[in-house]
Amino acid sequence: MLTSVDPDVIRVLGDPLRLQIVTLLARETLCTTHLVEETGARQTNLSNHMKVLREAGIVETEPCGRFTYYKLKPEVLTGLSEQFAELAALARTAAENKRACP
Amino acid sequence: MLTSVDPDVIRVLGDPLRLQIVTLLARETLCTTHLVEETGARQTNLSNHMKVLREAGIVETEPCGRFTYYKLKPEVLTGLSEQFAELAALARTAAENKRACP
DNA sequence: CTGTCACATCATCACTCGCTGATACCAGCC
DNA sequence: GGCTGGTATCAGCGAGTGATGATGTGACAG
Repeated sequence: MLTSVDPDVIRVLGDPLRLQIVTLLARETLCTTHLVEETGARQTNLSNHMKVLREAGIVETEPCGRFTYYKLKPEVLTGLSEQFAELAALARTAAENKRACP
Repeated sequence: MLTSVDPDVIRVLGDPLRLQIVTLLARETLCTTHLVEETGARQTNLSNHMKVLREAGIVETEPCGRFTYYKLKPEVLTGLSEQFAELAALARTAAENKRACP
């Protein structure tokens, strides 16, 4: 048991725009054009963020003619959920587990 | 149904040092001195991060003489876990929920 | 083959944000 | 009261990073 959250994934999701993208992709599988409309960001900007999400293993690409569809990898979110649940369980028992003053 | 993760909390946890602090605090309730030893960071630096964590509502302070103990608020982690679980469930059904090419 | 559209990559700018040192504050001990 | 140790606050610096414009690539339509 590691009981620690993957810092890379959290770091990637720390950006508000990327978190918005992930939230959108949780509902629908979208391509870049859709994301540009939804977020209001420039295509270049989005492409950069999608690259970060891709390299972090959070999304998958699926070419469809000239379009590129992005879809979430649910197991990443599931993993995060479990890791946070584990931490929360630990924290609930750690309240009295207080280290002595030095 | 909100089905979106609180951006502020994620943003705060996006910093590697802060995530390490949270992981440490999940096991024990510690004061600044302990955290300095565990992380190797300077006191000033830690104090800054603790302020951020405090303002984000992730930790609580408990004065004990000259020392200040920090403890996690488990409900924050629980909330995160649930939000990610919700997103994961959505994402699992969204694979075929593909918006048409424009 | 040529033009257009969707998307990715690259280089650059600008700005945020984390780290640091100096300093102030507060509680306990002499 | 004066001193010491633990902690918080402040100002400044510098590296990391998000946003932008120009450009490259690949696919479809004509």
